Amino acid sequence: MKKTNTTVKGSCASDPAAAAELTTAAEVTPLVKSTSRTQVQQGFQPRYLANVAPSGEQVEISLSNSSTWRKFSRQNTEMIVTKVGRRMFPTLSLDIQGLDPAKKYEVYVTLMLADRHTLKYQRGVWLPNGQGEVYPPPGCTVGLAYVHPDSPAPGKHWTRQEVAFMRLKLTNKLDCFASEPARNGTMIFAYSMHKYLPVVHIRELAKNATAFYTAVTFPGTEFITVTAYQNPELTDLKIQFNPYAKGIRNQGDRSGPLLIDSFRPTVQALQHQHQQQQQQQQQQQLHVKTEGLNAPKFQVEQQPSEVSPAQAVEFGSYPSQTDLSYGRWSNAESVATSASHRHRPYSITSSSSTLTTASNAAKSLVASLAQPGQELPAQMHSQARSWGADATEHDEVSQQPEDFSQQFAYNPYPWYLPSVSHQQQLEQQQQHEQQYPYYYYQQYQQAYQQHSAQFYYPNYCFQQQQQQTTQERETPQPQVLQCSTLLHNATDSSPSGLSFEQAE
DNA sequence: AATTTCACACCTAGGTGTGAAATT
DNA sequence: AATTTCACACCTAGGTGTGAAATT
Repeated sequence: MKKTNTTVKGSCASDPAAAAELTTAAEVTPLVKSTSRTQVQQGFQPRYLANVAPSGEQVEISLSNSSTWRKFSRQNTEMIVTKVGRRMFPTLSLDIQGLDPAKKYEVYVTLMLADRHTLKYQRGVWLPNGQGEVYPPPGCTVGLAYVHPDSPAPGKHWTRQEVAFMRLKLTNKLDCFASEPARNGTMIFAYSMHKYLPVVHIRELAKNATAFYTAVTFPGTEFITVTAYQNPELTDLKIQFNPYAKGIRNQGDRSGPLLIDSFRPTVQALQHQHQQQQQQQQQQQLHVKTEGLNAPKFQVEQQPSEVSPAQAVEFGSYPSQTDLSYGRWSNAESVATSASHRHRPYSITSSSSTLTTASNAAKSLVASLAQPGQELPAQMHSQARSWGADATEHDEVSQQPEDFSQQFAYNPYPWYLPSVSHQQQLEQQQQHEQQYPYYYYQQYQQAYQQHSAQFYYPNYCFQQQQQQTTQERETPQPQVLQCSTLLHNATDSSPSGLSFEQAE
């Protein structure tokens, strides 16, 4: 059989020595699933930067929208950064398996540099443009992470559905966090014209020796931050796939008026221009050390194909998946609604449309299951099973909806603050700047294990954090409420459409 | 008869890329 | 000269109440 695995340049995942350095859980957990599903996701296998699972969790994380990412990755993904924050597109969307259903976790995203340089787009090609900034900015304590609005939630919540970071925003202004502190945790700061790689963290919210923590990246999801798109072909992908850009589309979409003569050249013209530019560029590149910037990140066996209606549907399906994911509430809906009408222990605001759609989705799913001989995707089966389980639970307990945020005492410090003394912090920063003025994603293992992990990820250096926390507990910490409130508010804005408020 | 469900139109909030203007 | 900011038209997402139909 021919070798089917994609070659990943700079990868250390296929390096046995590097793989052996992974911690206990990673040794138990195979990095590559040998399922047909993973075959589809060539080039986007997870790379675990840290994996601390004292209780033996065997967590597997995959990028569920990798095909969309691949389209953009071929053109060097760009992401807009603005003062008020701009959403990422494509979004990070994960399939998480193996968490303890009962334990509480928070899931968040950070960024790390994927190239040491400031970049510039010239003659159709991205080029290094001098030494880049140090990221995160030393001493910076805000704008470093996006906390998934469902956090904290039990493992069964994270594993029963796709986990999407749809509302993650990128900003190029740090002072926006000073003017609006509540933004911390909802936006990530990033320098413009730098290349970043998202890092997904899953952290068990517990302070014991068996607390779980993992950090994972998906090489291929790198992007270059810009204030205005540079590559016109990439812009076309954004317009084509992002539903919010529908107003910019001037053809191919039957609905809506044709609009905005943007003076943009046709794709064919751009391709021709691009080819010419690349030919010119190839001569220049002989004298430019590009650090792999222009090299293809993956050697994909399949040639890129034109976007088909099926692929468009692939993206278009995400709203219905969102609805499906909240199908669990549909069963509690009538009970909760009736209860609130009759007894009013809570005032309830609900999205009837969401619930209606979820209810419809449930019915159609059941109908599909009822038809013999019809093949359903495995994910649908598990979806149906977890649905049944949840429905039973809610039938028994549904008088009062679950409120994850009240069930766990938070770390008195935001997790992203270094849990070391100020002096230690300065020393570590200096050392950090000297040894790692930038990160290379090819060096994740070393860089993170030796430094970043201890520095930014509290569960990873649990011993030190616990000592420090004990010391700090001797003085009152109003931060407790602030942190909890921040996350609770974020939870309220989750797309479930359900929010309960205590009535007077 | 009372309650719940449903489809529907309407509305608000806010996510898009654009090109000109402003800034560096 | 390169990069960033801004107002803008256009769009999606989803919250809202309504009245009729369905259910209990």
